[in-house]
Amino acid sequence: MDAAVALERFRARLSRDGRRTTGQRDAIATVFFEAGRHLSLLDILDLAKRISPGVGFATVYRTMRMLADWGLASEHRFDGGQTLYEPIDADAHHDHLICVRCGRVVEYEEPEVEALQERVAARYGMRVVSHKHEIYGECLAGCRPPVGAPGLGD
Amino acid sequence: MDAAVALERFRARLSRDGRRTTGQRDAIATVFFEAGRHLSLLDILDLAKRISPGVGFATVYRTMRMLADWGLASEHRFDGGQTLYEPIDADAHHDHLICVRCGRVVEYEEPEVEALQERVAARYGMRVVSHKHEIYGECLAGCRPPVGAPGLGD
DNA sequence: CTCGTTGCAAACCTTTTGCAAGGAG
DNA sequence: CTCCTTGCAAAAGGTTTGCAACGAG
Repeated sequence: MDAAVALERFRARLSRDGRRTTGQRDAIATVFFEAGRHLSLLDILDLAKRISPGVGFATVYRTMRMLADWGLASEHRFDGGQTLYEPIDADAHHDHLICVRCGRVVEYEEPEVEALQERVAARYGMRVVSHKHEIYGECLAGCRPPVGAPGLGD
Repeated sequence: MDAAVALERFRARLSRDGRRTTGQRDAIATVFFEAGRHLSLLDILDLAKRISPGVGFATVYRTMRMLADWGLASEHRFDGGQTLYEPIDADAHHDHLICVRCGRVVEYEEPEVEALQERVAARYGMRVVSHKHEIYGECLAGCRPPVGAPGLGD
């Protein structure tokens, strides 16, 4: 739904910058904006291949880098291996709760934290550019260790 | 100062676990506990070599891993390359303010954040194991890009 | 046609690990 | 002596990049 909007924004920016719209980029941006969860480069590669079989890893890498640079995607490196990507919602900033057992990621908004950090930064003579608040914990219910491939919305 | 205490704690744990006290481990733990700033494995290797020239990277790696497992060191992966290590002060938990320009790391304590996150986690049915609150910003004064400054690069 | 884009494979960087020689207990 | 440790070098695991062929405009 506003995956479509995001995709359009991406295309617009491409042409505005004199860069080209290609099947690969469309495929990558599409699966990314429609996924509804945090994706690694390999996740995205997998999904994109279903639409555009020939896509290569490097293209996914470069496209996601571009999306991140343009403020359309954010990169997260939670504890553990790879970088995960997530569409940026211009309206609301959110942070993450990560289960250390099953890896589930839950998003939450907490305005108080945002306010608090402004005060902390000011106290140390700094201007806030961004922040990261990650709470690592354990699901009290419904926690199951990571089994096979991360369950995609398929 | 209580670098000595920490070192002793480390030695005690070693013998308690039937592991051996060696010159390398002492050198590594010593420079680490005395540094007073965040160190990368290479920083530690460098410093340790001044005391015990033959130390190898693998030993630093394994020793720091051990310290982290034993709760004597914490590992941080701020935005950018390598993992940085810092002694854990059992008394107080703190978080970090990181300058995106010069890489300076300032520590701060903010009890309110701690309290807040318990509430957030509970709201989503999770029990907090640990957390990370990193504020990225820009120094308003005294900020100089990383030049020959020891240690912190980007 | 032109010049941005792509896939492949190699380069990189940091973190891990296998192994035979070395050393603490 | 016995095993834990060590340093070396190679393996891993992920991210970046060089390059010649490709293809959008």
